[in-house]
Amino acid sequence: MNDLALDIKECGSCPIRHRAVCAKCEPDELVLLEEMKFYRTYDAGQPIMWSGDQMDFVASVVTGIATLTQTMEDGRTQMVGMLLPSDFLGRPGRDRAAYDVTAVSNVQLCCFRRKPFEALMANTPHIGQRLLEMTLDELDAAREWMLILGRKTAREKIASLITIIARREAAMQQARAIDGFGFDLPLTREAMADYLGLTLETVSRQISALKKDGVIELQGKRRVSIPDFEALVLETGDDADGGMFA
Amino acid sequence: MNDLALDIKECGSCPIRHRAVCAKCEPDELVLLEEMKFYRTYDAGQPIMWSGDQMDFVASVVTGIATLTQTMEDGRTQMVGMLLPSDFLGRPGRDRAAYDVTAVSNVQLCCFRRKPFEALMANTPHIGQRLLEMTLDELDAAREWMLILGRKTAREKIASLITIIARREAAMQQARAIDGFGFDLPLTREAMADYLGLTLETVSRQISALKKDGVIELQGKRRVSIPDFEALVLETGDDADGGMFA
DNA sequence: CTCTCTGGTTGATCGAGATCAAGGCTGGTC
DNA sequence: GACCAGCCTTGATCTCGATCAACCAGAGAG
Repeated sequence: MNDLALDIKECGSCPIRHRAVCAKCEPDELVLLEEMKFYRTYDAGQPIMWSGDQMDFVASVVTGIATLTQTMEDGRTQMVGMLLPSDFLGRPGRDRAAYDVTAVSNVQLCCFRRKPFEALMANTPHIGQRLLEMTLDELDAAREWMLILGRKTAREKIASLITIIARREAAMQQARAIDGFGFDLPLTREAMADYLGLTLETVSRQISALKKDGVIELQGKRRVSIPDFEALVLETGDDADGGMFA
Repeated sequence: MNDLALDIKECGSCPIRHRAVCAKCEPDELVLLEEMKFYRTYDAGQPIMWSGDQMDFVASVVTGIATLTQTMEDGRTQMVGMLLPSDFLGRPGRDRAAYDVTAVSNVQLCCFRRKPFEALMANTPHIGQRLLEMTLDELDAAREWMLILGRKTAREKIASLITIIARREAAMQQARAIDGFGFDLPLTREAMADYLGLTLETVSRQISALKKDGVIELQGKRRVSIPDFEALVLETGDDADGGMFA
């Protein structure tokens, strides 16, 4: 989060990222962005687009959470990305969606028609630079995720996911310490299973096990708090610094 | 592979990617690149760098294959990337390696000192644009890989890996058809296991099984040929278009 | 209030792949 | 030649997580 293009920044009644472009944009670029933007909203659970769909816009997430998933012929699915506020959706230069995109919570997108956006990008280098930064962060996250998928046990996977969510949540709420910190899991058990390459039964069992062992505390099904963050990180199998969600 | 920055292009005695920058660079940028470049070579099996190492250069692979791997405390490892000729190593703006990098075959790198390279990038937008393209391709490959790691059976994983290698090899050799096409596996059984999140025993068994079932043919331990590419793709569980290795 | 639907939990069983273990093949060195 | 070290294969057994199945809890809707 800084003052470069495509970051969210509160700006009057329009709390969307492209406003932040203003800081470095020439006035006429700002006008272009204003002219080409439009909003779309999706309810929780709604599909946003399917893999292979024509995509005439790129977008930035204003509020809510969306997931990218891949599906095999026989229905097996794997989540391959999570879009949080300020994340970018769509690949400049590609007109087809590569993944299924689904709104997990209510989602608002700030959309830009693709062609004009690409044109603007071509002569506004800092937009591309910012996009490169974001993409490199996503790549790092994907690689952390690959270690989780390929080599961790079910218990370690759950611990890793909760750690990632806790870190993110704590950062968003500017919590001082994570110990004792409470938050809601944004994902259903099934979505967690899709994230981790498990079944929802195994997810449920491992969450119960972590609760029984005192590593996490549960209020209801979704609300989690972490009595001792260090103990949770230990369960991930990582060495102290652990997984990120860049 | 096109004429943009950072692609390999044969250019006299210097077959390295940055030569291709010339096509779009101003002469003085070319001079800068020439001045800051140097080469390094690594023997097969040699470590190129360890996660956390200080990295004072970025580099482009000239020849050979290198892998990026992550290692857990207890020694479990997961391959998270493969670098082929023309691929880029290092993240502009970061001075620490994020992964263990290992030469799988003999590797030659064309290196640029990081600081001057970053400076050059800042006022040569098409280098950043090209880097963005390459990073997006890597991200797509990583996501394909996540589906393999999370949801595929051992047999499907092996079939997917062989498919990826066959496609790449066929493209490099400009083969007309992949049916009947022969090539060498560049990886040991252990490296394949690290790639796929399996053990080397399982890799060996599944390769034997695919051979017994006539999906692949083996001459020796490394040389593979594919009698019917369609049959192999069927084994991957993908729908026809399948995995890529961008 | 009950009915029903969605999301979650828990139990019993099964099987794919890990683990442990014993060779085999090939290329190098003395 | 004999020896050795890497890399690979194959077998026996075990275990973790998938699968199949039953049940539970809360939130609407009627």
